[in-house]
Amino acid sequence: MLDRRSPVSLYRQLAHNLLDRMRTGELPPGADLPSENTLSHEYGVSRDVVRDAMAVLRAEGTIVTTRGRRSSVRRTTTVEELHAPPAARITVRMPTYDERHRLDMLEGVPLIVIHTDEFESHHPADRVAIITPPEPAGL
Amino acid sequence: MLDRRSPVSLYRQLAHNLLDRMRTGELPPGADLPSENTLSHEYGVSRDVVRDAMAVLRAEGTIVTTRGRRSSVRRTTTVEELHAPPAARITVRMPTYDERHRLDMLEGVPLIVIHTDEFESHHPADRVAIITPPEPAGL
DNA sequence: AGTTATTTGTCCGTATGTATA
DNA sequence: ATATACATACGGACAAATAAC
Repeated sequence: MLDRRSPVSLYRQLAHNLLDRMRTGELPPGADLPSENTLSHEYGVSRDVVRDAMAVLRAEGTIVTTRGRRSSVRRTTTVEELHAPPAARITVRMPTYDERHRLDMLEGVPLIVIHTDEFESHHPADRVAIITPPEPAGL
Repeated sequence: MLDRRSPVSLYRQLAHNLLDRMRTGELPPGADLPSENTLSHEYGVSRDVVRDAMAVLRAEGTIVTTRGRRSSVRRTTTVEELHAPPAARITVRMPTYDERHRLDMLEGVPLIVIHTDEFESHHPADRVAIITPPEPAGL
Protein backbone atom coordinates (compact mmCIF):
# COMPACT_ATOMS: atom_id res chain seq x y z
CA MET A 1 0.00 0.00 0.00
CA LEU A 2 2.52 2.55 1.19
CA ASP A 3 6.00 3.08 -0.18
CA ARG A 4 8.70 3.78 2.36
CA ARG A 5 11.19 4.69 -0.36
CA SER A 6 8.90 7.40 -1.68
CA PRO A 7 9.85 11.01 -0.98
CA VAL A 8 6.23 11.51 0.03
CA SER A 9 5.78 11.01 3.74
CA LEU A 10 3.86 8.01 4.97
CA TYR A 11 1.09 10.02 6.58
CA ARG A 12 0.40 11.93 3.36
CA GLN A 13 0.42 8.72 1.37
CA LEU A 14 -2.06 7.32 3.86
CA ALA A 15 -4.25 10.44 3.70
CA HIS A 16 -4.27 10.16 -0.09
CA ASN A 17 -5.12 6.48 0.12
CA LEU A 18 -8.05 7.12 2.45
CA LEU A 19 -9.33 9.85 0.10
CA ASP A 20 -9.26 7.28 -2.69
CA ARG A 21 -11.29 4.87 -0.60
CA MET A 22 -13.86 7.64 -0.12
CA ARG A 23 -14.04 8.44 -3.81
CA THR A 24 -14.55 4.82 -4.80
CA GLY A 25 -17.53 4.60 -2.47
CA GLU A 26 -15.89 2.21 -0.05
CA LEU A 27 -16.11 5.01 2.50
CA PRO A 28 -19.18 7.07 1.61
CA PRO A 29 -20.27 10.19 3.53
CA GLY A 30 -21.33 9.23 7.04
CA ALA A 31 -19.35 5.99 7.09
CA ASP A 32 -17.03 5.19 9.97
CA LEU A 33 -13.35 4.88 9.23
CA PRO A 34 -11.46 1.95 10.71
CA SER A 35 -10.05 2.72 14.13
CA GLU A 36 -6.58 4.19 14.48
CA ASN A 37 -5.27 0.88 15.78
CA THR A 38 -6.82 -1.04 12.92
CA LEU A 39 -5.37 1.30 10.32
CA SER A 40 -2.04 1.16 12.09
CA HIS A 41 -1.94 -2.61 11.70
CA GLU A 42 -3.45 -2.70 8.20
CA TYR A 43 -0.91 -0.30 6.77
CA GLY A 44 2.01 -1.40 8.94
CA VAL A 45 2.73 2.04 10.32
CA SER A 46 2.71 3.56 13.78
CA ARG A 47 -0.41 5.04 15.24
CA ASP A 48 1.37 8.39 15.04
CA VAL A 49 1.38 8.20 11.24
CA VAL A 50 -2.32 7.33 11.25
CA ARG A 51 -3.10 10.30 13.47
CA ASP A 52 -1.06 12.65 11.28
CA ALA A 53 -2.97 11.44 8.21
CA MET A 54 -6.29 12.00 9.94
CA ALA A 55 -5.21 15.46 11.10
CA VAL A 56 -4.71 16.38 7.44
CA LEU A 57 -8.19 15.17 6.52
CA ARG A 58 -9.75 16.92 9.51
CA ALA A 59 -8.06 20.21 8.59
CA GLU A 60 -9.48 19.88 5.08
CA GLY A 61 -12.92 19.24 6.51
CA THR A 62 -13.06 15.76 4.99
CA ILE A 63 -13.57 13.72 8.15
CA VAL A 64 -15.03 14.36 11.59
CA THR A 65 -13.50 13.01 14.77
CA THR A 66 -15.05 12.70 18.21
CA ARG A 67 -13.18 11.43 21.24
CA GLY A 68 -14.02 7.84 22.09
CA ARG A 69 -15.71 7.26 18.73
CA ARG A 70 -14.33 6.32 15.38
CA SER A 71 -13.81 9.08 12.84
CA SER A 72 -16.37 9.33 10.08
CA VAL A 73 -16.55 10.78 6.60
CA ARG A 74 -18.16 14.18 6.82
CA ARG A 75 -21.69 14.32 5.49
CA THR A 76 -22.39 16.97 2.90
CA THR A 77 -24.48 19.36 4.95
CA THR A 78 -27.50 21.10 3.57
CA VAL A 79 -26.47 24.63 2.76
CA GLU A 80 -28.78 27.54 3.32
CA GLU A 81 -28.80 30.21 0.62
CA LEU A 82 -28.06 33.48 2.29
CA HIS A 83 -28.77 36.66 0.35
CA ALA A 84 -26.12 39.24 1.06
CA PRO A 85 -27.12 42.91 1.29
CA PRO A 86 -25.83 45.38 -1.29
CA ALA A 87 -22.44 47.01 -0.77
CA ALA A 88 -21.48 44.54 1.91
CA ARG A 89 -17.93 43.53 2.68
CA ILE A 90 -17.35 39.80 3.03
CA THR A 91 -14.21 38.41 4.58
CA VAL A 92 -13.29 34.84 5.39
CA ARG A 93 -10.89 33.35 7.92
CA MET A 94 -10.47 30.36 10.18
CA PRO A 95 -12.17 30.67 13.55
CA THR A 96 -10.11 30.70 16.72
CA TYR A 97 -10.40 27.69 18.99
CA ASP A 98 -12.82 29.53 21.26
CA GLU A 99 -14.95 30.83 18.40
CA ARG A 100 -15.14 27.37 16.92
CA HIS A 101 -16.63 25.92 20.08
CA ARG A 102 -18.86 28.89 20.77
CA LEU A 103 -20.39 28.60 17.31
CA ASP A 104 -20.40 24.78 17.51
CA MET A 105 -18.31 24.42 14.39
CA LEU A 106 -16.40 21.39 13.16
CA GLU A 107 -12.67 21.41 12.59
CA GLY A 108 -11.64 22.46 9.10
CA VAL A 109 -14.61 24.76 8.59
CA PRO A 110 -13.91 28.44 7.74
CA LEU A 111 -15.84 31.39 9.13
CA ILE A 112 -17.59 33.89 6.87
CA VAL A 113 -17.98 37.46 8.12
CA ILE A 114 -20.47 39.79 6.44
CA HIS A 115 -19.95 43.41 7.25
CA THR A 116 -22.22 46.35 6.45
CA ASP A 117 -22.78 49.80 7.90
CA GLU A 118 -25.45 48.48 10.21
CA PHE A 119 -24.31 45.07 11.35
CA GLU A 120 -21.82 42.27 11.24
CA SER A 121 -22.82 38.60 11.01
CA HIS A 122 -20.83 35.39 11.27
CA HIS A 123 -21.57 32.17 9.42
CA PRO A 124 -19.89 28.75 9.45
CA ALA A 125 -18.90 28.09 5.86
CA ASP A 126 -20.32 24.58 5.74
CA ARG A 127 -23.87 25.79 6.37
CA VAL A 128 -24.33 28.66 3.94
CA ALA A 129 -23.78 29.76 0.37
CA ILE A 130 -23.76 33.53 -0.14
CA ILE A 131 -25.89 34.91 -2.97
CA THR A 132 -25.03 38.41 -4.17
CA PRO A 133 -27.86 40.87 -4.97
CA PRO A 134 -29.48 40.45 -8.42
CA GLU A 135 -29.04 42.76 -11.37
CA PRO A 136 -31.43 45.74 -11.08
CA ALA A 137 -34.59 45.10 -13.06
CA GLY A 138 -35.05 46.81 -16.41
CA LEU A 139 -31.57 46.30 -17.84
CA MET B 1 3.56 29.30 33.20
CA LEU B 2 1.57 26.15 32.50
CA ASP B 3 -0.63 24.29 34.94
CA ARG B 4 -0.43 20.52 34.80
CA ARG B 5 -3.42 20.13 37.11
CA SER B 6 -5.62 22.14 34.76
CA PRO B 7 -8.21 20.23 32.74
CA VAL B 8 -6.98 22.23 29.76
CA SER B 9 -4.27 20.36 27.88
CA LEU B 10 -0.72 21.66 27.98
CA TYR B 11 -0.53 22.33 24.27
CA ARG B 12 -3.66 24.47 24.32
CA GLN B 13 -2.42 26.37 27.34
CA LEU B 14 0.81 26.96 25.45
CA ALA B 15 -1.02 28.07 22.31
CA HIS B 16 -3.03 30.50 24.41
CA ASN B 17 0.13 31.78 26.07
CA LEU B 18 1.82 32.39 22.72
CA LEU B 19 -1.26 34.25 21.49
CA ASP B 20 -0.99 36.49 24.55
CA ARG B 21 2.65 37.21 23.74
CA MET B 22 1.54 38.27 20.28
CA ARG B 23 -1.19 40.55 21.56
CA THR B 24 1.13 42.30 24.01
CA GLY B 25 3.50 43.13 21.17
CA GLU B 26 6.28 40.86 22.35
CA LEU B 27 5.71 38.85 19.19
CA PRO B 28 4.49 41.31 16.54
CA PRO B 29 3.55 40.28 12.99
CA GLY B 30 6.63 39.10 11.13
CA ALA B 31 8.56 38.23 14.28
CA ASP B 32 10.23 34.85 14.68
CA LEU B 33 8.99 32.59 17.45
CA PRO B 34 11.55 30.85 19.64
CA SER B 35 12.59 27.48 18.25
CA GLU B 36 10.69 24.37 19.25
CA ASN B 37 13.59 23.23 21.41
CA THR B 38 13.81 26.60 23.13
CA LEU B 39 10.09 26.67 23.88
CA SER B 40 10.28 23.07 25.05
CA HIS B 41 12.89 24.02 27.65
CA GLU B 42 11.35 27.38 28.58
CA TYR B 43 7.96 25.85 29.34
CA GLY B 44 9.24 22.54 30.65
CA VAL B 45 7.24 20.42 28.23
CA SER B 46 8.11 17.93 25.53
CA ARG B 47 8.71 19.03 21.96
CA ASP B 48 5.55 17.13 21.13
CA VAL B 49 3.49 19.58 23.17
CA VAL B 50 5.20 22.52 21.49
CA ARG B 51 4.48 21.10 18.05
CA ASP B 52 0.83 20.48 18.93
CA ALA B 53 0.47 24.06 20.11
CA MET B 54 2.01 25.37 16.90
CA ALA B 55 -0.23 23.13 14.81
CA VAL B 56 -3.22 24.86 16.43
CA LEU B 57 -1.86 28.29 15.57
CA ARG B 58 -0.99 27.23 12.03
CA ALA B 59 -4.50 25.87 11.47
CA GLU B 60 -5.93 29.19 12.65
CA GLY B 61 -3.64 31.03 10.26
CA THR B 62 -1.84 32.78 13.10
CA ILE B 63 1.70 31.62 12.41
CA VAL B 64 3.65 30.45 9.38
CA THR B 65 6.11 27.59 9.48
CA THR B 66 8.80 26.61 6.97
CA ARG B 67 11.04 23.59 7.36
CA GLY B 68 14.50 24.46 8.61
CA ARG B 69 13.42 27.95 9.68
CA ARG B 70 11.77 29.20 12.79
CA SER B 71 8.04 29.84 12.71
CA SER B 72 6.95 33.44 12.45
CA VAL B 73 3.84 35.44 13.24
CA ARG B 74 1.83 35.83 10.06
CA ARG B 75 1.91 39.30 8.58
CA THR B 76 -1.44 40.90 7.88
CA THR B 77 -1.52 40.73 4.11
CA THR B 78 -2.85 43.53 1.97
CA VAL B 79 -6.32 42.54 0.91
CA GLU B 80 -7.61 43.33 -2.53
CA GLU B 81 -11.22 44.46 -2.76
CA LEU B 82 -12.93 42.19 -5.20
CA HIS B 83 -16.30 43.27 -6.58
CA ALA B 84 -18.54 40.26 -6.97
CA PRO B 85 -20.91 40.12 -9.94
CA PRO B 86 -24.69 40.21 -9.35
CA ALA B 87 -26.52 36.96 -8.63
CA ALA B 88 -23.32 35.11 -7.94
CA ARG B 89 -23.05 32.15 -5.62
CA ILE B 90 -20.16 32.29 -3.16
CA THR B 91 -19.04 29.22 -1.26
CA VAL B 92 -16.09 28.78 1.06
CA ARG B 93 -14.12 25.69 2.07
CA MET B 94 -10.63 24.60 2.98
CA PRO B 95 -8.42 23.73 0.02
CA THR B 96 -7.11 20.22 -0.43
CA TYR B 97 -3.41 19.66 0.09
CA ASP B 98 -2.80 19.72 -3.66
CA GLU B 99 -4.89 22.83 -4.24
CA ARG B 100 -3.09 24.63 -1.47
CA HIS B 101 0.27 24.10 -3.11
CA ARG B 102 -0.98 24.77 -6.62
CA LEU B 103 -2.39 28.12 -5.53
CA ASP B 104 0.64 28.81 -3.30
CA MET B 105 -1.50 29.21 -0.20
CA LEU B 106 -0.43 29.14 3.42
CA GLU B 107 -1.79 26.64 5.91
CA GLY B 108 -4.92 27.82 7.70
CA VAL B 109 -6.19 29.90 4.79
CA PRO B 110 -9.67 29.12 3.39
CA LEU B 111 -10.58 29.12 -0.28
CA ILE B 112 -13.34 31.32 -1.68
CA VAL B 113 -15.21 30.11 -4.76
CA ILE B 114 -17.31 32.55 -6.78
CA HIS B 115 -19.73 30.90 -9.12
CA THR B 116 -21.82 32.52 -11.85
CA ASP B 117 -23.45 31.32 -15.06
CA GLU B 118 -20.36 32.23 -17.04
CA PHE B 119 -17.39 31.37 -14.88
CA GLU B 120 -15.99 30.12 -11.61
CA SER B 121 -13.06 31.77 -9.82
CA HIS B 122 -11.01 30.77 -6.82
CA HIS B 123 -9.46 33.14 -4.30
CA PRO B 124 -7.29 32.56 -1.24
CA ALA B 125 -9.17 34.16 1.63
CA ASP B 126 -6.18 36.04 3.02
CA ARG B 127 -5.79 38.11 -0.13
CA VAL B 128 -9.28 39.33 -0.91
CA ALA B 129 -12.38 40.89 0.58
CA ILE B 130 -15.55 40.40 -1.43
CA ILE B 131 -17.70 43.47 -2.07
CA THR B 132 -21.30 42.85 -3.10
CA PRO B 133 -22.88 44.95 -5.88
CA PRO B 134 -24.18 48.38 -4.76
CA GLU B 135 -27.80 49.39 -4.41
CA PRO B 136 -29.21 50.41 -7.81
CA ALA B 137 -29.00 54.16 -8.29
CA GLY B 138 -32.14 56.23 -7.87
CA LEU B 139 -33.51 54.62 -4.73
C1' DA C 1 32.19 26.77 -2.33
C1' DG C 2 31.75 23.76 1.48
C1' DT C 3 31.23 22.33 6.14
C1' DT C 4 28.87 22.66 10.45
C1' DA C 5 25.13 23.90 13.32
C1' DT C 6 20.40 24.84 13.78
C1' DT C 7 15.60 23.89 12.99
C1' DT C 8 11.61 21.68 11.45
C1' DG C 9 9.69 17.13 9.48
C1' DT C 10 8.85 12.39 9.99
C1' DC C 11 8.54 8.03 12.42
C1' DC C 12 8.93 5.00 16.10
C1' DG C 13 7.78 3.41 20.88
C1' DT C 14 5.29 3.63 25.51
C1' DA C 15 2.08 5.14 29.02
C1' DT C 16 -1.95 7.19 30.92
C1' DG C 17 -6.32 9.83 30.77
C1' DT C 18 -11.06 10.42 29.20
C1' DA C 19 -15.07 9.81 26.41
C1' DT C 20 -17.93 6.58 24.14
C1' DA C 21 -19.96 2.07 23.20
C1' DA D 1 -18.24 -2.53 35.09
C1' DT D 2 -15.67 -3.67 30.85
C1' DA D 3 -13.93 -2.87 26.48
C1' DT D 4 -12.99 0.19 22.71
C1' DA D 5 -11.28 4.45 20.85
C1' DC D 6 -9.42 8.90 20.65
C1' DA D 7 -6.52 12.61 23.37
C1' DT D 8 -2.51 13.88 25.64
C1' DA D 9 2.26 13.63 26.97
C1' DC D 10 6.65 11.63 27.32
C1' DG D 11 11.00 9.81 25.15
C1' DG D 12 14.27 8.84 21.26
C1' DA D 13 16.13 8.71 16.46
C1' DC D 14 17.13 10.18 11.90
C1' DA D 15 16.08 12.99 7.53
C1' DA D 16 15.90 17.27 5.14
C1' DA D 17 15.93 22.20 4.66
C1' DT D 18 17.88 26.34 6.13
C1' DA D 19 21.21 29.38 8.32
C1' DA D 20 25.73 30.41 9.94
C1' DC D 21 30.45 30.30 9.40
